[in-house]
Amino acid sequence: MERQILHIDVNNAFLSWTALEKLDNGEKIDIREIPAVIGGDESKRSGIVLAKSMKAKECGVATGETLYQARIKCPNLQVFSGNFKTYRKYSDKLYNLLLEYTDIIERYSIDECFLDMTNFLAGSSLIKKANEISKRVKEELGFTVNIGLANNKLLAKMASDFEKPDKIHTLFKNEIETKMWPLPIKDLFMLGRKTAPKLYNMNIKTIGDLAKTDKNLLIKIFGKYGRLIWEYANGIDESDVKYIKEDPKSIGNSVTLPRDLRQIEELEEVLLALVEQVTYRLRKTKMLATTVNVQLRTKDFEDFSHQKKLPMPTSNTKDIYNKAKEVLKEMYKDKLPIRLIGARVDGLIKKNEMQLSLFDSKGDEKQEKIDNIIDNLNEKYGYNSITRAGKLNINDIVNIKPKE
DNA sequence: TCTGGGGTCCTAGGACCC
DNA sequence: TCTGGGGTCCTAGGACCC
Repeated sequence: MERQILHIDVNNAFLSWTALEKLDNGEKIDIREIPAVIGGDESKRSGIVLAKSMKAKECGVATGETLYQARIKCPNLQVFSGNFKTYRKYSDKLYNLLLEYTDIIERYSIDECFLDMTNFLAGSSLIKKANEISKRVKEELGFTVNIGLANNKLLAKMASDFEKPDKIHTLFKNEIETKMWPLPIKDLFMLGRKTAPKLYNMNIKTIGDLAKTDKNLLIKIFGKYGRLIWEYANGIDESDVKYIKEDPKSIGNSVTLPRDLRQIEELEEVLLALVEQVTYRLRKTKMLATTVNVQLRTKDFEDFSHQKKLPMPTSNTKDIYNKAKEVLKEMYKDKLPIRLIGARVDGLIKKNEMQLSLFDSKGDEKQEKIDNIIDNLNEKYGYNSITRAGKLNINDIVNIKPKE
């Protein structure tokens, strides 16, 4: 029996949801109806387009470009800032509505879900369900979605990406040739800006061209990835809808600095603030890190990262910060002006699965207690209510707030 | 007032062991 | 005129996604 999969994609999610929040707060203008974008903050050197209204799209404004470029294309563009809490709220509303249709929902991102409807059709058809969901989301939640219908996740996702907004598309096996193969290769999921030109040079220009290319040749050139894009071009995808939330594999926090830094002491202060956020989130998940990773971006946008194993798995701020400092010191030798710094913990394991070690020291327990006290104070009184001595003047450099 | 931040997965090379 | 080979761990970098 063929699986019955839906992919639900919120149209211009960040902008639509911000529009609803504004209307809810009594504002008269619906920013979905004017040339508008949700953007970063140019004064913080993060001025890019995160979402755009249809009117802005008509001017040629693209997600990811700078607000500066967007304004050139669209001189009367209005820029608004978004809010993660708002996004979370509407994302949850959508999820709860979808739960009325099936338990098997994968929250692929904050604004996308896969639904496995195979055992939940009860005599109805997939298209009927899709129509009902679309209508209910619009009427009950106030925003629109695109829905893709297919027999696997890949095709459902490709289908939801066809004409927008507020549309339902099917992409069944017998439609692949007419609906998907004529599209340019860059439209294929997982085929990005680096691979498209390489295929172009091989005279592979459409998804159909890729589908008809010799699979073994692609594997020879691109390895596993070659197999993947060949299978996707042919509409092959056996992956399941992952409806059980998995443990994270890494947790990170990075920040673009308001000005380039070249003093390691300044970088260390920012690093401490980042590590505090990261380890706080790590402790919330009841996991321990085995590796610490530090990322830097120079003013010329050159990225590099270094990592080191911890002597034993931990979630202590102090241990992880000390390791991060060690990594930073080793990697930051040529004093290039630094635009961005990030800290990430990797190789996470469940805390209760860690073997008890002879090396577990009293020091660890002590650090754990300190972290717990600080976590509790932070939750009660807000971030930065208490801070370690080293961080006292980093707020002059950057103010790092938790995401949620 | 150009260019975010959070992730996952894969590859390739070196170290090290048997 | 030789100089294995397999396996695992670790690290750096890169590709992709939203």
